[in-house]
Amino acid sequence: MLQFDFYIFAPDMNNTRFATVVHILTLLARQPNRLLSSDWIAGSININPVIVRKELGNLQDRGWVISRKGKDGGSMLDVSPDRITLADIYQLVKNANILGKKNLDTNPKCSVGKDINDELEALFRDTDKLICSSLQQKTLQDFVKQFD
Amino acid sequence: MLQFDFYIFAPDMNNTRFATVVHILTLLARQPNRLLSSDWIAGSININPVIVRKELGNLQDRGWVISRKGKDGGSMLDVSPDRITLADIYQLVKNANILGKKNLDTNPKCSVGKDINDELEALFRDTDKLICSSLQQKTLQDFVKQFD
DNA sequence: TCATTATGTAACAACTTCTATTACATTTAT
DNA sequence: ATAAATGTAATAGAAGTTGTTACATAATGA
Repeated sequence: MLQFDFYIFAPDMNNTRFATVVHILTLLARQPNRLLSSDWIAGSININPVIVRKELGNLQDRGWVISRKGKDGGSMLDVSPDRITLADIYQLVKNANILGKKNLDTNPKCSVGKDINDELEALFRDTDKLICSSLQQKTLQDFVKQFD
Repeated sequence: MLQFDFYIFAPDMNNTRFATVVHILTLLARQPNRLLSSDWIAGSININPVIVRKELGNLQDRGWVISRKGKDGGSMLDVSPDRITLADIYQLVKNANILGKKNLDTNPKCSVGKDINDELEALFRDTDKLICSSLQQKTLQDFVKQFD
């Protein structure tokens, strides 16, 4: 039945990952150069610490966070909050498997079925671009500033 | 653990409903005043006819489509395609349970946990508004015109 | 060195939503 | 009556996220 991932409504996007990651980054940004434990972070969000560690792993892969194991270990930001935009975060949590799910089973004998995927893809791409250009103007620092 | 539905990435939004509904409406718009059967429509999208009938039911509830049972029955548009915007369609497939899933379990003893839901909600709402204002400028007729 | 504390992961269950399918009642035209 | 279509319920399957347990690994400090 489907065709292209609807970029805006990415099927791999769940309802909490963006919020969770923003929450984590906000906590880290507010205590720069201080190692926060995943348990402490999880306590603020009220979720399981393993989830936090998974997301921290993603943030490390992205180069935004460094962690230290062992006693007195934890995680901290390795990038200035004004260099992380909400578009970056959006991309991070959405990029899991954004492509690879095209469903080309629409009927090629039907003039609509044959071409609709091209039209939809253009629409999805435009809409995605619109969101990103908006989110790109908002940095993590801007977001964190709201809590002062 | 979460808090607010991320309006942009609405959890009740799947990867195919928007595309499916657009496909259905496109077929109906191209053959005005003609009753198309759910089987025929399903054949173009290559999905199960029951899914099509469910969506047609939603479109009837919305007042856009009328159907007739029995032999030679089927569905057709009851509204001019230039009066249906893509924002309307977006709202239709997204409105299932857009609210009602707030999770206020973030830690109120944490200054971030206490206030982040307000900030996120504002962000989600703004982003949602941006999408809608963009999609509102595109009608079903515009979309269908591309297939000529 | 050893106990403690923390990250890093793997594995699996629970939950949700959408999609597919089967089945059948109802309606309408011929 | 029969055929063809919608309307809908019920159930299973697929996919993704979240929760949880378990344990290996690493680092600190007494």
